[in-house]
Amino acid sequence: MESRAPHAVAGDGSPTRDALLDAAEELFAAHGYAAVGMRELVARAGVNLSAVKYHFGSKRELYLETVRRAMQRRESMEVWAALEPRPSTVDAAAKALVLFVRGLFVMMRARSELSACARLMLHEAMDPSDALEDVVVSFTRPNVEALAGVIAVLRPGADRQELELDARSVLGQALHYLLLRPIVERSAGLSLSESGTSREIADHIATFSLRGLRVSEAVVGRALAADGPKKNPIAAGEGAPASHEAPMGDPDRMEGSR
Amino acid sequence: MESRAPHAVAGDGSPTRDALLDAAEELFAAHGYAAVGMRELVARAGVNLSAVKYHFGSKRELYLETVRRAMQRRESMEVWAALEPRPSTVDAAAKALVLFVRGLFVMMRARSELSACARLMLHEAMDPSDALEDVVVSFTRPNVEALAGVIAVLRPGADRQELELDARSVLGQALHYLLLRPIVERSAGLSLSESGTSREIADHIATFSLRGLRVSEAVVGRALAADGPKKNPIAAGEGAPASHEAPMGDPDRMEGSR
DNA sequence: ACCCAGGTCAAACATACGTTTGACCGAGAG
DNA sequence: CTCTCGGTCAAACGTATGTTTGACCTGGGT
Repeated sequence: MESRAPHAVAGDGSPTRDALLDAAEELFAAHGYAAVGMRELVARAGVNLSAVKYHFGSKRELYLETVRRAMQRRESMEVWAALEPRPSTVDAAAKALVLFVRGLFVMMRARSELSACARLMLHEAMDPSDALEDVVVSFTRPNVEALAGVIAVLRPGADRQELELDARSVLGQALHYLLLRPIVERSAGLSLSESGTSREIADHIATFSLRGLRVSEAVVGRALAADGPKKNPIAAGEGAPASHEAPMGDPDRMEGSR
Repeated sequence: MESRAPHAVAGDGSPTRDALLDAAEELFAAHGYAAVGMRELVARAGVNLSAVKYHFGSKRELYLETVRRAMQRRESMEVWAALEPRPSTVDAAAKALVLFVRGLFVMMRARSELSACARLMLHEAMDPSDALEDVVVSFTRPNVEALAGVIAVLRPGADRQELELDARSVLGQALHYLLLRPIVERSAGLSLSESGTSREIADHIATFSLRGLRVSEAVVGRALAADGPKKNPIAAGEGAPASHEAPMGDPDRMEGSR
């Protein structure tokens, strides 16, 4: 009667199922669970209304599976790769932090999966449900732990809790732009889709954070000069207007355009 | 026919109207516009369903008026008073920033109006509507401008945009805890309702931010010792366990010694 | 006395919701 | 061919939504 459907099968299933999940991710992330109607959802997915019952059983389980899938995609997002091989020197760690923050803003500029993950996470945070656990264990926690790992190199004496607070301070600054984007853009004159602006913001967050972590100015300067040849790194000079289109340099290639 | 109702009359109206607005603020802030049903709302308010039509005209206009009222209450919230009389010395500015951040966490610990404002703001940011403008002009903008004014004292050479980014870096850290509270609490072991914990977090954000603003360590130390007699300011010493119930000094005078 | 505006109430309104049903189609097995 | 099974489809299900209606009560004005 009801456990006949393939429900939460792991492997990628039919195209119908995937279309459903894609549309669900897009809409749930944009407007939240309650604000999305199934008819609108299946219309966007291009499938029949009954498909959701067949493949998932109910709207709620579609949502849960959507969140699960989105959160698990974290591991394949290139941004976190900048933190992955835990750096050994202070210089490397500072550089990793800079690249990480820049990567966040590159992804957010591209309206990518990161936005969907973050928005799903936020909706869950504001109105928690069964999906919260998934969000925490497979998204939030790994992120702050990875970042804390890098920060640990920068602050040798700190204990776990202190590192966690540091990591959250860095993430909080970036999250602020990611989640409150419409407000920030309307409030300030900024437009986060311009590469120059988002780059400036990213670098501001990076330097602000490195200083907050008591990293020496020399290291900060070196870390900011990571990708360009040398280019006066510090001081509020307007960043190069439109020359660099791929702000991430070394760690792995960041070309995720799709 | 429809503009007969008193709609958006300014002065405080009937108790019915106020009960409606109170319940609306609570529910809309908690679950968002779409997730709240009128019947649930009027039940919580203890009034008849038709009252919303009579006093506001529709659910949408009830919501708009709710947001407007919540955002305008900003001026009467004591937290921002810590920033109001723009300090003249670096020490006073640093102290103001510390007290401000601490005040934020005190309010958030009390589940106060601040949470409602912030949550309404966030819902608007994630799914913008006509109310976004109100949120920006009467809440977001004044806040970052007030904070930027204080920061301007700490960073004499900075231009407007730089000050704005600094202000957002500070606010972003605090917002992160306010908005993602359920996630943070489940992810870390923290409990933000404990005064000791929230005080530690607030002080961490304050010091992190002051260092991010290149404030000298001496000033940082002095600013953190604002309310207590002197008490080893830095180094994560356990804050006073349960002695201070009102971490904010008097609104005008920020020398909190009492 | 009458009237009328301010305000509340239960009931009905039309629509939209999530869910369910039963028919239908194509392909593989016997 | 027949039978079954994975999968899709339009239509209907019952309920919950936001909104509207018209009766009703109350208190002052004249």
